[in-house]
Amino acid sequence: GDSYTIVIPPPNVTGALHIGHALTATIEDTLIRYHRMRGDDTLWVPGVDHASIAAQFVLDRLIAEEGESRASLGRERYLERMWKFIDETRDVIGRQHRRLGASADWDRERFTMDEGSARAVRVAFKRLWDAGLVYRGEALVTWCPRCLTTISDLENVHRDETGTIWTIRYHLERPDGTPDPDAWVAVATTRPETMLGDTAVAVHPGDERYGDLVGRHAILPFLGRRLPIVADEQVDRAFGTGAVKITPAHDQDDYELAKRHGLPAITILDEQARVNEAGGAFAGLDRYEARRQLVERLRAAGDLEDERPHEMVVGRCDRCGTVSEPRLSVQWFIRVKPLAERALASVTEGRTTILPARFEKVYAHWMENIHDWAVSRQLWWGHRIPAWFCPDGHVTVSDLADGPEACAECGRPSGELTQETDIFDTWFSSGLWPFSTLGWPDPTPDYARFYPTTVMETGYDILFFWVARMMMLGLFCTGTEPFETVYLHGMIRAEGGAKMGKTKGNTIDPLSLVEEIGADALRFALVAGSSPGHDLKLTRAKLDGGRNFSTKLWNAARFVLANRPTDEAAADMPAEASLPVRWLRSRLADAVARATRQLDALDLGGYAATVYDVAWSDYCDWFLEMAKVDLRRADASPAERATTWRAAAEGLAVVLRLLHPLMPFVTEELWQALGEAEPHLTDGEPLLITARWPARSDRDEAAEAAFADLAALIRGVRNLRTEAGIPAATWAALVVDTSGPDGANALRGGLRYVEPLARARPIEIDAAGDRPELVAATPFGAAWLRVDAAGKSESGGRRAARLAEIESHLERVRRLLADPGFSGRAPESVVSRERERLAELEERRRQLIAEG
RNA sequence: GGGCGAUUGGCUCAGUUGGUUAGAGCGCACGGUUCACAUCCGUGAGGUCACUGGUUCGAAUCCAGUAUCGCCCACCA
Repeated sequence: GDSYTIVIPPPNVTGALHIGHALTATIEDTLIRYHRMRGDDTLWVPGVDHASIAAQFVLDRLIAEEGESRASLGRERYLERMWKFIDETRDVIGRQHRRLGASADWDRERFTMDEGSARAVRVAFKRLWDAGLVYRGEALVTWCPRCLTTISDLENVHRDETGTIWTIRYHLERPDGTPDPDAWVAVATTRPETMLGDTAVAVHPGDERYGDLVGRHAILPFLGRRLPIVADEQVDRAFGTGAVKITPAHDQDDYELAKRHGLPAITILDEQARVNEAGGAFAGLDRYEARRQLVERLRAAGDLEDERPHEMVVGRCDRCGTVSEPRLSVQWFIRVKPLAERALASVTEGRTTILPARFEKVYAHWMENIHDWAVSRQLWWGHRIPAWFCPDGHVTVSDLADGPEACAECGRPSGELTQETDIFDTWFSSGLWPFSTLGWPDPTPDYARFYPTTVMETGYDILFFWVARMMMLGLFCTGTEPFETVYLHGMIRAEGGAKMGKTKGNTIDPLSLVEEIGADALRFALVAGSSPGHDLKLTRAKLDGGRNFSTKLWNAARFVLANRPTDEAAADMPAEASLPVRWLRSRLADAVARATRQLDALDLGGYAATVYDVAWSDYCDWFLEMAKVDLRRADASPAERATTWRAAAEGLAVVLRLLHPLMPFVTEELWQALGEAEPHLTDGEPLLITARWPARSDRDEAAEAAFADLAALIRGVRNLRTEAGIPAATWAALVVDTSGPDGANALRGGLRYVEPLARARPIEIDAAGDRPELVAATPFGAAWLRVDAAGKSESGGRRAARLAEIESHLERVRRLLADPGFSGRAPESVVSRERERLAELEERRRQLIAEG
């Protein structure tokens, strides 16, 4: 077969499996088990991610309980502590995945901090550097004052919050350099504390209110700094006072404006967002305390013009929730524009497909508006950036494990070089995952065999974080798209539709569900009724449904195994297949075809519905009930009995094969039992996990049609029983007035199945005599029950309702057929189908009226 | 401020390129001690497919607009 490689996000090494992981694993495991059964050369590399910022967050909390901190331990001891911690937690995810049935290649387990990953990181970065796609420079980046590191745009989450907007007076400078108490420019700000770093005031060039101020200076309160008043198109005249204070070191817009006007940037907050020595008297204060004191002092001085609530957008650290801070610092960046262009083309030109397709637009929009990626982090746990500085300021990037031998520019020996202390954003190594786990950059056999991968699957929430990065880095590093298809599943919501979250306390623990209802039931519940990209609510009812289904399978198999005929010799004397047997085979053929098509199209929800229906409705409710007849009736020959049982067992084997990808545990166990009962039933395939996917076979249209008639009769009679209020245990005599000899013949062959299923005995065909009020219209003709209690009650009303229903359908069909537009334009097959329908409806109507 | 998605019986969702009478599970009602299964079996009730208009012989499905809910993106003090 072909190679079939799947990729899922490696979970965080310090974490436990949550329900989202369970969904991811279930989807991919279903696909990979299916392809394994198809004979494809499958690969699923399992593993964990070092998750630098998340792991540090966890460890920091842990060591805090021990009275330690990052600062008290220092880098080296902190990292030792981390490795020790990791050793305790790194196997957890794997064990939990196995309990879910994840059939990954466990002997290939990887970690984003292992040597293979480390090497891939170095090589990838060096190649980016050599290609001119890496630069290091000062920029205003987003900083978390609690995590004490830069965070990317994606990790800085924006929320609407109500804050305050203050209007402050900056007095204008008089010729003698002192502030004019009677002349000022008022500026509006939501962050008064940043005024300590103001280096200008800006107005719109066309704003007549301020035209004469441009070129003059205002005096910054408290610090006395001279602030030039500049004109810039960026200023919105309608907002606030139309004049804006400029704090280049603490605001993105101001930073851009300052660059245009050559204004200095003054950093006034330290890494923990406390006012630094540039803040004069306010130095040492926390940003919010400084804000409070500044506002009070402005108010006291009469320079606070206004103060009002204000709806605004606040950025917070995705990890810890702290309000992030724009911070001027030196960082490493990756120039992603050229990478993004390629990654976009891969999708727009169809080399990689995203499911559902609408996410291709989301992906495209992001790729088209992408900013350079700040990849350096001021953290310790992660891959240290492989860049070395020499005393002369030269930078050497090396992909060697031990670093460069000498400065690339001046040749100073390695001993005089010092390595960059920053580490990489976790997503840099994650972005290499599809190929770093296959031996890249070496041309290993695995790489040749399994790369590019087939299906990458994850939640849509990390489309940008991870998928986009893998696309960009994969194309750059390997020259090819890392995967053919990106399957994005939805988020799992709590019962009421709320988002799940640890803080909300409404998380579902997949392992306790496995404990309670079994992995198969959980897997079924996760996949049934789902479609890519759509959030799904995991309700108790759905979980119970999964549990009931696996119980049902178990019981069906128990029945089959327990009813094996004891007469061994009979097995060699095959009898002619009965109608139920032929019908079952046809239904299974249909299910195989549909399940195959659905799995090939990654329609997991459709596949789950297909196997559920064929197993429960077709196999259990209809086939097994009829099989009981032939297994138990006294006049059946041993050969007939053996044939029926064989069909039941073979049918079960097909059901097990079909269901195995989704429900591996139950099906595997039943497969073993089936193999023990009769080895050839399992085709000499000792393990279902490596057994073949069922082969396609032909439908038996005749059997399906004949069976449908029989089933309609059975349903009709059951209906009569209910309407007539005949107790379920009571046998009732049935009369069927067949319309012709063909109908009678067709019916005779099926009578023995009708008896127990409709609990009708005896059954007379074409018996003359009175018809009761209560009659069922069946494909064979009118049918009624002979029972003392039959008839009466609401039957008349029921019949009238049914007649009305038929009339309304007739009306529609007649109108359709009478319309020349329809018969003229609609395809012949559609027209003829309507004609048949008309005839059928008229016949049913005739029957019903005849009994009136 | 942009963009996207959802809206189908009480609930959770299916519904393939427009074409039989819109399906399933749960819930509900009624009936069941049928020897695989009450985690089950049978029967049934329940839907103007959010709304308005359009295209078409024909619309849950395509188009336009509206409403409600949700999500994503976005540097406005």
